[in-house]
Amino acid sequence: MKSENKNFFRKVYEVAEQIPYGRVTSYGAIAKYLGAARSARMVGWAMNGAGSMESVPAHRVVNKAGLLTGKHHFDGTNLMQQLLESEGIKVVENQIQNLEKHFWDPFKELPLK
DNA sequence: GTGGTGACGTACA
DNA sequence: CTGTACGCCACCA
Repeated sequence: MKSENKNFFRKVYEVAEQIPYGRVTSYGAIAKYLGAARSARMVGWAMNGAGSMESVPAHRVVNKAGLLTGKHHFDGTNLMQQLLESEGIKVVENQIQNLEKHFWDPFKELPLK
């Protein structure tokens, strides 16, 4: 089987893995970095598989509004929020506070291709 | 092969 | 600000 088959997912995982501690990013940002700016949904799907990958902190990936849209997919109900708060990120009503301060832009932190 | 759905984003009324 | 609509493309039935 060819791993390249999951090239898209692989890339998403790679970026997600590189998210520093205490930082978060958005699906759109990753999607754009991968060249699929209009396919942010696919990033979310990729994260779906990431749920089984410890190396992929899906809880650090939120939507552009800083909303924990994916918390529904996590184990518990507030697991995602707890993980973020555990990293020093304030989360209220499933929304990240000071998002700009915690936002991690792959374009800025990762080498462009 | 077709259709419905989705952890999104943007646009428009 | 809220609600509605569309696009985008991979996955599933």
